[in-house]
Amino acid sequence: MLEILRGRPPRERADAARNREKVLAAAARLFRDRGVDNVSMDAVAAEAGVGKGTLFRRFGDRSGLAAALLDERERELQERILSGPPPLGPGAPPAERLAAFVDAYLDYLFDHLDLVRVSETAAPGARYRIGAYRFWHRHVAILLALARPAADADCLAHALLAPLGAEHVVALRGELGDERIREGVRELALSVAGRGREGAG
Amino acid sequence: MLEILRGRPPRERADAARNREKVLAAAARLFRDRGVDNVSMDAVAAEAGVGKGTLFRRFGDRSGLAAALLDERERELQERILSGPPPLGPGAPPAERLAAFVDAYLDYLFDHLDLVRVSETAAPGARYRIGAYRFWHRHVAILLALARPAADADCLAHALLAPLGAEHVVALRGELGDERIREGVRELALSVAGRGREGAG
DNA sequence: CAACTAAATGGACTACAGTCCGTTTCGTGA
DNA sequence: TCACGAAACGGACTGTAGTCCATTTAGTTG
Repeated sequence: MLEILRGRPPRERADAARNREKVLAAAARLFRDRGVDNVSMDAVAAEAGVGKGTLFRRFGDRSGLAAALLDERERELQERILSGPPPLGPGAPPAERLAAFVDAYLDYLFDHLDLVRVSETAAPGARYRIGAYRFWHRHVAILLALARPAADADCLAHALLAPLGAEHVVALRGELGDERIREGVRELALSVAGRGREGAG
Repeated sequence: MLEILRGRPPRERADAARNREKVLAAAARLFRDRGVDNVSMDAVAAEAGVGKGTLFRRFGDRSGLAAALLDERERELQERILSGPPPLGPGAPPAERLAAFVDAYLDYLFDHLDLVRVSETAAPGARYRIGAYRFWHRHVAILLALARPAADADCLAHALLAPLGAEHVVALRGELGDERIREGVRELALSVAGRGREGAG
């Protein structure tokens, strides 16, 4: 029923849906038990009782599989941004919403760091092609445009998202620790948003 | 990389030095002729007339080979920063030096984008382990500490370097173009440096 | 110059991501 | 119920990064 309402022209065949669930469950189990980096695609296919071809046909590549596993969590955060309470949701001033986004995104990131890293780095340029990145970018760009009407918001939004890349955070977590990373990106966001008051240059 | 060239107690054997040169020459030739992304490590070894084991023993991995090829160019930029004319070299106010660094680094990056991308991404976390990254980070951190004494300069410096990552630039070059990327990062740098006057928060 | 040792060598080997394609299964329309 | 085309399947196959180790070689010492 639900699939019918999410109108997609070519409906998913029953065996395909069953296998997709089997793969997602197997991957979640293996990633949890052995750690994301110690699980090969062959292992996922074997654990799911599915051929390699099926696995790759369904998810494209390793980063696609990771993205599929993150989908629900991502969507939850997106909902809170679109229609949750301020300052993360609508209603607060742009700079405050920006800071709240950085905080909330880092909560999400720290909780799923290895998986997000795979979803962003397993294929070249994967991060920027994923739908989720487009969402974060659009959100940040809109807020920046409100806070700094004269600036190139699209470009600054990409630059602000760069230090939120999983690879960056993984590499610096040991040196800086979670809280300094959080404060640093927050500070960067507030600086570029004109500290919430300045307006355009 | 620096360790290899700086005097180490055990001197490099003659055959090792000869093979290193053969490999670097072969890699430069193949990368130029076929494009960095179309050259495998096997191809480099074959072109150099050297075994695979030798290639990896000398350069560690694919990103190490790329880093070795970039070494000279990197050093040239480092020299200009340490002792060249202002605003890139010493003498200009911190925010101006920061903007000059962004410009000069992007010149270097746009000129060698594919090779830098390999040096940063061929191995996980490679970017942050390379000696060059440490240099850029230290330079930016020192300038930020001068411009914003109360801020966490080390952390902000990492965040400012994030949008200068080759992967980021490669992914956005098509969407934004070189000049918007340049202006965006420059703007970010000036914002976080307090636009050159503000001082600490 | 010969013996000796630590370093260097090279190519077979492993592990893994991703592709290809002959075979099987699903859903449909008669 | 059956027949049939489209979609999905699975596992053999390919290409590549990186490892391992038996063999070779450079440099040193007497």
